[in-house]
Amino acid sequence: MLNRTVLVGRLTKDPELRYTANGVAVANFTLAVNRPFSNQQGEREADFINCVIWRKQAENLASYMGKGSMVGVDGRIQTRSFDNQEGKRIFMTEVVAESVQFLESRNSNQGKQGGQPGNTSNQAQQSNQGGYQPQQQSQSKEQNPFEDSGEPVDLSDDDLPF
Amino acid sequence: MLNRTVLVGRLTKDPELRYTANGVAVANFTLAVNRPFSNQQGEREADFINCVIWRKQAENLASYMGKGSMVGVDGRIQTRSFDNQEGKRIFMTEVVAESVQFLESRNSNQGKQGGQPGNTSNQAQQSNQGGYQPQQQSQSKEQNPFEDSGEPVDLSDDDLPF
Amino acid sequence: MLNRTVLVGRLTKDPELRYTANGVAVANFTLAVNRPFSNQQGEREADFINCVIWRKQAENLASYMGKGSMVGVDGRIQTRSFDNQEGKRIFMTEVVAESVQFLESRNSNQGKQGGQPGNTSNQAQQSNQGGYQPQQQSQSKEQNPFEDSGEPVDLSDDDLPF
Amino acid sequence: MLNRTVLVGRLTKDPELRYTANGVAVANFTLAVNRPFSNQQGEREADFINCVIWRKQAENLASYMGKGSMVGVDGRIQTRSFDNQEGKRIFMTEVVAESVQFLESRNSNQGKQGGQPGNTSNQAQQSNQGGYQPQQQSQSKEQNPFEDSGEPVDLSDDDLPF
DNA sequence: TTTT
DNA sequence: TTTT
Repeated sequence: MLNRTVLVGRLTKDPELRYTANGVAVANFTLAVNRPFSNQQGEREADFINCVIWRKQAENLASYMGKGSMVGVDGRIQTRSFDNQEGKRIFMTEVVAESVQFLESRNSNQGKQGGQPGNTSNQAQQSNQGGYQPQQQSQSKEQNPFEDSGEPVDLSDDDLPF
Repeated sequence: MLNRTVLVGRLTKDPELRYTANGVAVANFTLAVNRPFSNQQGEREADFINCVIWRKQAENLASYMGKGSMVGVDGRIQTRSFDNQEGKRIFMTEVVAESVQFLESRNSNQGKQGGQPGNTSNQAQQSNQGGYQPQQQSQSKEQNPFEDSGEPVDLSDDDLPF
Repeated sequence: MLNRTVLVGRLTKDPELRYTANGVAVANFTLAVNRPFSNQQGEREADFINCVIWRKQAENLASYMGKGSMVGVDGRIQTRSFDNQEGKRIFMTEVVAESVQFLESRNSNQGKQGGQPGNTSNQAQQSNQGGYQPQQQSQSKEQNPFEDSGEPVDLSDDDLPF
Repeated sequence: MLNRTVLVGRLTKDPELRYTANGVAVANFTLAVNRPFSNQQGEREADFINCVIWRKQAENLASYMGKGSMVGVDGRIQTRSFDNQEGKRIFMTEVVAESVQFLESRNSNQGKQGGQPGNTSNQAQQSNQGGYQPQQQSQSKEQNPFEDSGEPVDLSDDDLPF
């Protein structure tokens, strides 16, 4: 049945890259999507939409996009439930991204940050359809060896969409 | 920013019609949308997607569609948070339907059920874009005078999308 | 780059099934999609949108859906140009359907038409996500041995989208 | 009936702004949307999709976006036919943009170009939902006094979508 | 060249 | 008639 979502928004944090027990990459991220209208107090609000992306695209997203980056997402809405630590069943709704487009990196207006952009060619061919030239990750991120470490954690592939 | 969702699915229950303190109609409903692929056990699963619809279209939906009806929805994803009875902040994600299309009523294959379809013309002009001829609601629903009573309840219009 | 189209409409004619020189199935069809508003003369108009679909889904569409059938389409807009018989360059725009959903067969309200529905199981599993039970094709179609004959014609696979 | 299209692409030319006899603004533009896959010669192709936008948003687009600018479009596919100068009936398909998002101006990486950005506030509030800070138009455009002159031409509002 |  |  038809289930299609298209979003353009900004990452609220750096994407969280994990690996399933079978070594499949998954990244979770939240997109802040500004609403096209103001509320009754005249303020512009945003929706904070949870997204997941799998495999190569998960790795590319984690490599090139970070907090504040603007991305486009084309995917499907998925719901799932799990029991939390208090034994309560939690229902969650998220968008499974089938493709992402990198629209603007976090620091695209801050000038180059050095680094060797050579290894971006693969990414550029795979998902950088917007012609955007990705930059190296910010220093603060590289300095923290525990963030997005990419080490296998205990995650099931049950949610693998294909 | 771009935020667009299109769904086709079936109502898991009769829509819940309410009115805000200002008399604005709102209907909540959940769509079961079958996934296009099978899981690792070879079963077809579904996503259960919460939706809201406002005003005239809310009333039409509640009048003509019920549990099992198939509808198409064109809208936006919205997130909001509220504190539940235990004082815990709950985040929820739902689709605000900007338009609905009635694709198949619950009982469309059960033959006519009598009733006076006269007042459907307005609806047909407003949102029955599929040419579908809506039928009267099922008897069981008409028998329960408390279901979807339509009486004003205490609801804020803060979430009114326009 | 993002390019996503979702449509629900009715086939203006039976789909035209062809095969490329390499034996790949393609079906062309036009969807009449009624507009949600009336024009200045108070009439409801429709858009007539050309679509293509490839491979197994092309064959399923041609087998189960015909003139007047209602389908949902999820796909991308594609443009191409070719030189017509007068040597003039013609530009055309069409929707490449990545998936179709069968919403209502042409004769779904006319009762069964006999036939052996046994071979529909494969289709039902593959793309009949709406739970719709497809019927056999109408007699007039079966009587015309030249219509949608399915014989290989001279068509290039250049336009194959994947 | 459902008819929804979302695109992200680049303007192939400056938008063409016109006014109907009643003074309603319309802008036509073509979006080059790169395909996510390569053809059999290994080249990346693009689709060139004709779009129309009405009223205030037409004027904003013409003011702030030009050849090469990247925009997001949320709209519907529309088809229409007219008789060309040789008396032949021509069918055309285009996307009626209901909203546009300005993603990147033509010269966003070339530094400021002077000019008085004061009058952009209205636009920023109305449709610049991406937080992008629009720049003044390029000089070459300002030098040509006949381009996009904005003078009323003979155009009917028959195609006004709402 | 258009569907209900 | 096409954009980066």
